[in-house]
This record gives sequence, C-alpha cells and structure tokens, in this order.
Amino acid sequence: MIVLMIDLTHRMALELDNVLSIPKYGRLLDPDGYRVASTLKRGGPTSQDDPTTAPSNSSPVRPVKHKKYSYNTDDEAERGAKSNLDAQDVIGVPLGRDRENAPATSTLSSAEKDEMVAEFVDERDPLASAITADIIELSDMSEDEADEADGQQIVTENGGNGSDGKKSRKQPSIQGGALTKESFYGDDANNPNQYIIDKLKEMLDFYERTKDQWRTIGYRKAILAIKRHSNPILGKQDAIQIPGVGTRLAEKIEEIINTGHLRRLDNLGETAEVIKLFTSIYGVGSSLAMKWISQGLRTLDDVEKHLTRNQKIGLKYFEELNERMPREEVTRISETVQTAARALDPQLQCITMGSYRRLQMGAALIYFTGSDIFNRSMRLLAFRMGMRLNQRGLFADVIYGPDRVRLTEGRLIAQRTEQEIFDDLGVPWRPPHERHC
DNA sequence: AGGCTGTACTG
DNA sequence: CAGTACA
DNA sequence: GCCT
Repeated sequence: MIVLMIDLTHRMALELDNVLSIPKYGRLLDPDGYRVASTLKRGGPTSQDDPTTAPSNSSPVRPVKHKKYSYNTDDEAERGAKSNLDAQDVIGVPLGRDRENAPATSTLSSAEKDEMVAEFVDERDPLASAITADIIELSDMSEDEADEADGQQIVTENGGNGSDGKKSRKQPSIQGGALTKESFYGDDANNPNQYIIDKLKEMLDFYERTKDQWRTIGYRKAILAIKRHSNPILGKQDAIQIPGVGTRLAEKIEEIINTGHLRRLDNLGETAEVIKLFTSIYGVGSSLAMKWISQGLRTLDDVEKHLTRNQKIGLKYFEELNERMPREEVTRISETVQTAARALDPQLQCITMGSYRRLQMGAALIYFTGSDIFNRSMRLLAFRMGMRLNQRGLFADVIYGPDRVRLTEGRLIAQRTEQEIFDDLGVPWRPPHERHC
C-alpha cells in the first residue's frame, strides 16, 4: 500500500516560499516547481486569482495582513507549548523508511505533476496553501488493516477530561515522574497553592521567552509537582519537600508566601518582551535574539537588515506564522490536496491528520500526537533502557558511547502500534488527551 | 560537574 | 558546526 | 531551574 502523507502547516509556507519542498519533505512538490515559488514571491495573497481556477465554493481567502512590527501581547494563558499542537489541525509526517525503495507513485511526468501542484497551490492564499507531502510504503500493513484503521473511531478532543476530581492515585512507575497520571492534571482553580503557581508560571513564561531551555524545564517540573501537591505550602520547608523544588525555588516560594509577590519578576520585563518578539520570527532563536539585544536592537525594524533569507520570509509573514490556522481552512485545503493527489495516482492513499491519526502507525503517531514534553519523557525513558525512540520506531540494543554518542542503530522492535511501543517501554498506554503536560 | 530528546534543515 | 525547528 |  502506498500512502501519501500530507503535512500542512503554517510553517510550511516558508518552504514553499523558498521555492522548493525541502528534501526531508516529499517529492510531490517537485523542487522544480518554480511556478509555485514565483507566484508566492511575486503575488503574496492571490485574491485576484483567475476565477476559472478558483474553486467555486471556496471560503474567502484570509488576507495577508501587513506587518505591524508591534509587540504581540498574548494572553498569558493562551500561549505556551500547546499552541502549536492545537494550531496544526492537519499534519502528516514524512516517514523516511524505505524512501529510496518506494515505488514510483505515478505515471505522470514530473512536469505534469508540477502543473497540477502549481494549479492547486496557485488558486489559494500562499500561506494557507503551504503543503508538503511524502510518499511512503507501508509494506507491513495490509489494505484491510488500513481500512479498518481508517474507520476507527476518533478520539474526541474534549472527551474524558471531566473526571479530574476523582482521579485514582496510581503509583508512579516511571522515573522522574514525568509520565505519571498526576502530571497531566491540575485542579487549577481549586489548588490551594494556585497563587504560588501563578507567580512561578510568570517566571516560567520568562524563561520560555528567553529560550532558556534548562530553567524552563526546571520551572515546568516544579510547577507540575506543586500542582500535584494538594496541601497548602506554608513555607520554605514545605516547598523543598516537593520533588522538583530545590533551594532556589523554595526561597522564591517563601517570598511569594510572605510578600505575595516575587521581586525578581519586576526586573525581567523589557528584555523578555524583546526576546519574545525576536524569537517569534520563524528562524530566529534565543541565541540570535540575545545577540541582537546586546547590539542594542529592539524592534523588528531594527533587525530587518540582519536577517537571512528564510528569516526574512519569517518576518514577511510574521503575523500569519504566529496565528492559528482555522480548522475550517485546514479542512478545505487538505481536501484540495487530496483531490490533486488522487488525480496523480488513484491508487494513492491520502492521509491528512484526521485519518492519519487513526492509522496504526504507532511511532509516528506518538510523535505527532505529542506533547513535546511527553515525547521527550518517552525518549529519555527509552534511552535509559538502552533503547531509542524516534518517529520511525522503537529500537532495542542500541549501543551508546561516551557523551551519549550513539554507536549503533539498534534493532527495530516496535513500530506499528502505539500499544506495542508503550508496552515495550513498560508504560501504560494513555489516550492522546492525557499526553499533555 | 554535568545531564535534562532525537532528528533534520539552514547558512 | 552552531543555531533553529518539530513533536 | 533541579537532580544525581
């Protein structure tokens, strides 16, 4: 069975604007598809499209806003690690397995493909049309299984969250506690330490913005631990008892208890805002952001001339790339892609996130379902067990050298289903909605 | 003192 | 090779 | 940031 997996994200706008589908992503969009690229570069939004190519009943194309170069003052509660996940309603994963051996997928010439691709990309907002695809072969899955998987019920996003209150205190079985059931729940409103959590969250937010990954981890773990802690924290001594809370945080917690405030937060202000601003340009990370700040740059206008090509694109679509893609829009586009893809090869199984998620391809499924924290926990666990987990599978008997250098690929032991991967890691399977952190 | 995920692309 | 991104 |  051949599967076309469609990856459709805002992020991909960069790759398209960049003329080609990057090697990692598939070959449906041939690198020679320059028409696509030139359309993007020249035209921006294609609202003035030739009406004959535009789908008759398509929803209005979102206008590409003009860059405003202003601070984006997010609601604190709205931002954070989860936003990306939710925003990308339809995604596919480029699986590299057997890429070289994958059979030809179409009898069409690449020129014909180009034309089709250009056509369906052309008729849409370039951002929304950001599409990549990859073709893989699922040699170990029969068509029956695929059909069955496809018909499987979908796990609803909001199902199962209502019973937080009477969660069973199952004993944590995973080291570090990152994967315990308790990690995923918090009483929020009813937590006696909520005001402490709020302050620490502000700190976390700062470190996330400044991309201080280690402090981010530290704070995140501590906050999770405090959330799970159901008794009021009365002082430093209480705090430091909690695993994940060390002396530094305990002192901060005491300050919060005593004064209701954390002075440290007052000093953080502007730098964090600027770093957040800079790093919200796709392609700009903490390193560059801090460098710019040390050079006295403060606004997007300041940095404009320092950008690489990709970063310029990131800036050009600054607003769009930091915006959620409406689900409706995703649906619309993925339908268009599938139509085009089926025209290339009627045999092709086209999978976007919705049905893709229901496929029994455990490793990729885990990867794309996330959360990122959950993935990291799982991978770390695998590492500690002498294994390796990635989006392609779970590998055993991996030999690591000094400095964690991996010396061998290992032996593929689980790939097809989430269940077998969880089993091999000794982690109880949990539904996607319990994999946030 | 040094780890805290694994992989791939960019420049 | 460091930086960035993705889950 | 915390943990080993």
